[in-house]
Amino acid sequence: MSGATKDTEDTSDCWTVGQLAGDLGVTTRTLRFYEAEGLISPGRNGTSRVYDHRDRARMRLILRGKRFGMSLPEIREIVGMYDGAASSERRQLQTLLDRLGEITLDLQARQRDLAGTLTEVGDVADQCRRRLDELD
Amino acid sequence: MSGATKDTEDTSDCWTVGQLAGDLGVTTRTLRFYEAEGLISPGRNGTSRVYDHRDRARMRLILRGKRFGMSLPEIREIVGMYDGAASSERRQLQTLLDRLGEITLDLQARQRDLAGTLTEVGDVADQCRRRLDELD
DNA sequence: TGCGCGATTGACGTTTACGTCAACGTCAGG
DNA sequence: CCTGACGTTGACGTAAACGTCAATCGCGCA
Repeated sequence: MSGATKDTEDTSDCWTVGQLAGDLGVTTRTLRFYEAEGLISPGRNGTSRVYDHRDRARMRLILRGKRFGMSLPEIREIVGMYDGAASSERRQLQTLLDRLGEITLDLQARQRDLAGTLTEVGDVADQCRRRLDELD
Repeated sequence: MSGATKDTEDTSDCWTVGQLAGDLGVTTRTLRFYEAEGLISPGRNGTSRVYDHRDRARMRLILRGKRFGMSLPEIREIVGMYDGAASSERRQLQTLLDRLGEITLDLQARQRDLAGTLTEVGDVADQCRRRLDELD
């Protein structure tokens, strides 16, 4: 009797569409759509989709991309790289490395953008507080 | 003869749709669409739109919101606040201040999100480099 | 054995954020 | 005076990212 509930083998390290959708806060339609778009490729048990830890991690990557405002094609490129990272072809690894450098630069630019926005928002908040003080 | 070209009064501190669109890298359709959606309200010279520095700054705010993946309604709320910051009603200022706090929290969460992604991307890049080293 | 739950695949609808096109005004230059 | 560049307002089209609905299937169970 381990600590984890063990009803079916499903609960241990695999998920159905409904389970994973519920966990991630998306709908089953979304998961199927992403599969049709080539973003994930879960296994099958008969005709039913079976998602493992790798699929789950991939989905978290995808959702983070969405939070960053990326389009699905852009996201597909990024997550595809995690697969290519295990490659053994020098050319492919070098291309991937170059692309990762570009992505890093983009992310750093976003960081600066965010930082600037934060100070701006802080400035507006300061203005608000000053005006509130003046109203005494 | 001042240093600045002074063909019409237009060049000094105002812009037409076409000029501003060109400067900002969007289309005139986009500017008109944003106006119809209540995101900007440029002045008029006859029937023609006239954008001043305030409109320009507003547009940069809007475009930054887009880069952050915000929807136009969300952006409208944010940029609307910059107007409300000059308010003199205590209630309104307080509401605005509260909302700014929420926005700050959201932006900070995004910062952490971004930082995590950057280290992850760095890790994948390291893996690539190691594999490239092994190929000697 | 029949019920309900959750899964499947189409097919079509919807929203957002514009693009595109039509029809028209206006103003400077040749 | 005519042309061309740029402006205007609708109206309609479109791509992305799903939502929704229908018809069907397999599975556990009272």
